[in-house]
Amino acid sequence: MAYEDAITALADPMRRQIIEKLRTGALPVAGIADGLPVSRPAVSQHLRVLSDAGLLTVTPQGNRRLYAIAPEGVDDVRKYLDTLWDDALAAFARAANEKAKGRTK
Amino acid sequence: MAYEDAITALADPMRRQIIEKLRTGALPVAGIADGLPVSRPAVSQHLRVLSDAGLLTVTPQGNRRLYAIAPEGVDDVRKYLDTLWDDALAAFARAANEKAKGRTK
DNA sequence: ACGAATCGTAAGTGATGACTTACGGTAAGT
DNA sequence: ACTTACCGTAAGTCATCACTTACGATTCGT
Repeated sequence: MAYEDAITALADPMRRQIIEKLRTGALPVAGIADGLPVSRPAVSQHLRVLSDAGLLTVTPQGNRRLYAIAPEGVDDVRKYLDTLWDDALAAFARAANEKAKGRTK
Repeated sequence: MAYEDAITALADPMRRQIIEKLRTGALPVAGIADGLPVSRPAVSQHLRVLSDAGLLTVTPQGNRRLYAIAPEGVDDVRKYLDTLWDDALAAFARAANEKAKGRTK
């Protein structure tokens, strides 16, 4: 039931851009906001959404807060798409069979 | 460059519900709209979005139009999440190593 | 040929959300 | 202790989008 929030969170381009900056490892808020065309509070709000969706982990470290991608949250969406892909392929194959049968009539 | 549109399309709950109805196979618009709490034109608009995102295929059949899930479109999003998952795991492992090294200091 | 069915599109409305500036709170440095 | 740095939250604005009703086009049945 968690993958819905994760997909919704990943739908925003700015949030995907944030995710991209975290691919190589954890970063503090200022490090994430650096280079992005929006204000730092805006980044904080996005980080909140991503965290609530289970896509990010937060580890307070002294003055700052380190954000990192949560592999488990990504995996939830992954598994949903896997089952969807399986079903889509099965339905596709079945439709192809039906069509072939009709053609030979 | 296509997975972005696909994720955006999948972000809407009603569109995910439509996808669910197509898991078992293709359906005409009326068949999709049946049981859904929105009007048929609303469903048509969602189908348009999903098609443009590459997640659905349309096959006009006489009077009606059959919509089905496009496995290829789903696979695009799948592959994006796979690479994201890989990077997240690698970053996580590296951070764990850093922490362990610090702990033994 | 005519009526019914199936579907897409246009126009308009309401709600959601992404962004800004302003402010408060906590930790580090001197 | 006082200042500085880092960060989250509140309030308000503006654009986007999901939905509705109304309409037009195409295809099937009689």
